[in-house]
Amino acid sequence: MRLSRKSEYALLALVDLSRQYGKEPAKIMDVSIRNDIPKKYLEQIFLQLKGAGYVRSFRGANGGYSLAKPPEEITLAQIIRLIDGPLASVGSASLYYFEHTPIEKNKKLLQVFKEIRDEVSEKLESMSLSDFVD
Amino acid sequence: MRLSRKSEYALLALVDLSRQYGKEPAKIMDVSIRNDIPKKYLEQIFLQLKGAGYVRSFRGANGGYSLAKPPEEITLAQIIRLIDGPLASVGSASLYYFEHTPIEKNKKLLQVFKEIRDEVSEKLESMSLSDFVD
DNA sequence: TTTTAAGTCTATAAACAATATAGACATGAG
DNA sequence: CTCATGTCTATATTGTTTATAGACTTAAAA
Repeated sequence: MRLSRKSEYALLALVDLSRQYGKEPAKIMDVSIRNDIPKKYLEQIFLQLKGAGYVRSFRGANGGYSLAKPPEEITLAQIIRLIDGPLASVGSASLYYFEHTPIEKNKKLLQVFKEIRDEVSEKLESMSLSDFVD
Repeated sequence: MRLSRKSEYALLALVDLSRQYGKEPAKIMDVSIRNDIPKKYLEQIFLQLKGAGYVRSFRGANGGYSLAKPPEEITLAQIIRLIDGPLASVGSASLYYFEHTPIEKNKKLLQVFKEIRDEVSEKLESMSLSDFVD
């Protein structure tokens, strides 16, 4: 489970939105500056998060983005799965994104990576955005 | 820690060599066929493993590859670090391959990925090739 | 009603990594 | 000598990542 830079940006941006949950929407430009994320890239990330229902947008002047749900209800696992796909180290150890890979030939080897997937999933599913607002 | 196909091949090939540790060296061709690994790709993988001291080679007719150490002394972590690099999900949570990444801006977030790295490292460092010989 | 500050959408560029494939060469057993 | 093996380096192919660009739409406020 290697995290892309895009996932890192997405998590930072969502934690930023969490800080003003219930208040005014945040502008892309402001989130971009506060977290040092390239603005045009952040636009794409927010669009993707919006498509998946994690944020809502408001157009026009005074527009911006807000979380679509309380920070407690958005987990790290959900965001990383959305942006990067499988949490498992190998496709054949993945539940949500299973695919055949060579390592299946050795069942004990495969089992190790399934156990790692279980530990990682459990941890990332147990942590929500609310855990990262200072 | 996403495993590349190359790492999967390397692990399968090394377990194969483990099965005949102490016996005749194994030919690339045979390892290739037994594990369904492209032969020319496997050549490169063995060269890399040899460079790192995990296998020894014998040239000429009756040549081939053998483990350079007992299977108990080669861990999954060593091989994966050699082929794929960091075990950590983000560069800034890596000990062996540290680099700055955006997620450092949120220390609690970074801490989660350090904890995951610790769990994963511990597991992969505790498992050696001998654990996978049937 | 016009202006302007916002989000939307789609294309594409640049760099890099993953996954091989190719072929000329070196070595050593028989 | 021959031939089965490993060695070395180059290159091809494809996909992914990380953006950047620009024309378009929307809505608040003057």
